[in-house]
Formats: sequence, C-alpha cells, structure tokens
Amino acid sequence: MEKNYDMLKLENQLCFPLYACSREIVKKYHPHLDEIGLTYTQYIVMMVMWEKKHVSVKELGEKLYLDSGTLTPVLKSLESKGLVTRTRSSEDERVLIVGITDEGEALKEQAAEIPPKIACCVALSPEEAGTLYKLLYKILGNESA
Amino acid sequence: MEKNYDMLKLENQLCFPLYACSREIVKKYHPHLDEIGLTYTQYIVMMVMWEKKHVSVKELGEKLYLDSGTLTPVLKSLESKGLVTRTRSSEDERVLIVGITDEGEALKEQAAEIPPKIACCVALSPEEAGTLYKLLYKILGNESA
DNA sequence: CTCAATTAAATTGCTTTCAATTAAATTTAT
DNA sequence: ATAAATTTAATTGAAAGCAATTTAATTGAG
Repeated sequence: MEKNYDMLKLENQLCFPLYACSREIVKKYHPHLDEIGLTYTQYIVMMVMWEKKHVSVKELGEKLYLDSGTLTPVLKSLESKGLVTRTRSSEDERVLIVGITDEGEALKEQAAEIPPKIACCVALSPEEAGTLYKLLYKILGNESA
Repeated sequence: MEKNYDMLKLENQLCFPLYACSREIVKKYHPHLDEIGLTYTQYIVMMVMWEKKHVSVKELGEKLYLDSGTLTPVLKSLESKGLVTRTRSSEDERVLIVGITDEGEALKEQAAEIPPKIACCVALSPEEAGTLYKLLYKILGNESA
C-alpha cells in the first residue's frame, strides 16, 4: 500500500502561500514606512494607537497576536522616538498603559498615504479582496479549534 | 475637507490578517515539527528537497521567496543534522547544489503525518480553502506589478 | 491574615528575515 | 585577451518573533 505524500508538496499546502504572501506584502510597505521612520511592527502598533489612544500591553498583544517578548522592545523604541508613552496603571501596577503623544498623532497624517499606495499594487479586485479578507478572519477567529 | 483615515484601521487592511494568519498557522506546526526536530523554515526547505532531490540555493530561494541570507544558515543547520548535502557545482563554482541524504529522505515518512493534523484544525471547507489558495497565488504571481 | 496561585510584563536565548555589502566565479563587451 | 559587468552565495548587522523563565503585583483559599 503506497503512502500518499501529496499533501507534503509545497503547492498543496495552504500555510506556505500564506507565509510567502504575508512576507511579500509586508516587504512592499518597507520603502513607504522608511519615509516615516517606522518598521512594519511599529506601524501596526501605531495603527492601534491611532484608534484607541490608550491601551495595555496585553490588549495590544491580543489585537496584534503578539506577546510581550515582541512588544516590549517595539514599544520602547516607539517611546524613544517620542510617539508613545509607557506608564504603569495606578490601579494595577502590573499593567503597562501605552498612550499616544501629539507627535504620534501627527504621524497619522503621513501614514494615511501608505495604504492606497499598497492597495493599487495588489492585483485583486475589490470583491476578491473582500473574499480573502473574510477567509483570513475565519481562520483567525477559530484559534480555539 | 475631512481626511479619510478609514484605510488606516487595522480591520480595513488586508496585510494585517495575512500577517497574523500566517504566524498563527505556522505556530500550529511547531509542536509537530518539534517531534521531528525541524523548524518551519527547515521544513519548507525539506519539502522542496523531497520533491526535487537536487536544487541550487537560487532555485530554492525562488521557490520559497527567501534569499541566501536566510537560506545559508538554514542549509548549514540541515547539513549538520545530516539531512542535506551542500556541494559546489563543478560547472559553475558560484552555484551551491543542495542534495538530500538518505536520512533526509527517511524523514519524509514522519513529515507526511503533519499536514493532515494541521488541515483539520483550520476551520475552512475544502471550497473555501481552494478559494483562499487561488487568491494567495494570484497575489504571489503578481510580484512585478 | 498568610501563603499559594495567578496574572502582566520584562528578560533571555535562539532562529528567522531582510537589506546591504563582500567575495569569488562567470559572462560580456571592447 | 583583458577589463567591466553580472551572477551566486556568504556575511554582517539590525529587527522580529517566540518559547521559556523571571519578577513583581494582585487575587484567592484556607
């Protein structure tokens, strides 16, 4: 009885194109992010900050699927650039609250120009992009399974 | 005139769920890959080796969307585990040919058990998985744009 | 109340990833 | 035939990313 190795082929795996695609698209952000002095990880942290203004490291981690091991150095770097503040919560000293500075707010202006530039070099129609979006969030939503 | 910041929201970006999804699924591989002593990157290199037997670093990089900066240490590590060989091409000394060893071939057996285990914890129907697959390769295929 | 368990973030150690540079071999143009 | 340009890997340096551990604060059980 012959064993079936088909699933072991790169082209039969869903994980691989996901992984490759993710890196290729993130790469497209680099030249634009360079202009505003952010890395991709710093950029997605700032995206949360532009929406929420104040957020604990834990909440940030849940939103971005990142842990404190990744976030701590990123947040320290954003703090040193003057874009966010890091303050311990007075109610619970374990909690670190990340806040946005005026300078951080101001950066939103320039950052807003990036997404349209990326969108136009991803070769999907709006419908396809919508479908992809839903499928990705379906996977993300089902972490427990 | 109010500027439109909607595209700056995390939930309106395609890149973010792609990035998060990729990392979450790769994470699911870890416990299984640990059992056969491979990292995810080593695993996808081995997937190419199981199919091709002999491949240059350049070809490997094109297939996996990785450069020599990433591949060189991974290949050295696989070589030290005895799973692949690294030999300079005699026709062109610049080219490094990666070959698979018997031990590398033998690992395929255990590796074949991994994909089914992953598949069943990704909450997509076969049709959805197919759609996702096509969309991802549509993006990957359009690198030039 | 006190000690154990839990929680949040930071730290450590390791692999990955990538941009940029370097080194060596090959190809091309003159 | 030789010099310039190109190609292939390797190297270097920096940021991510993650598992595992540690530290400090808080909560809970007896």
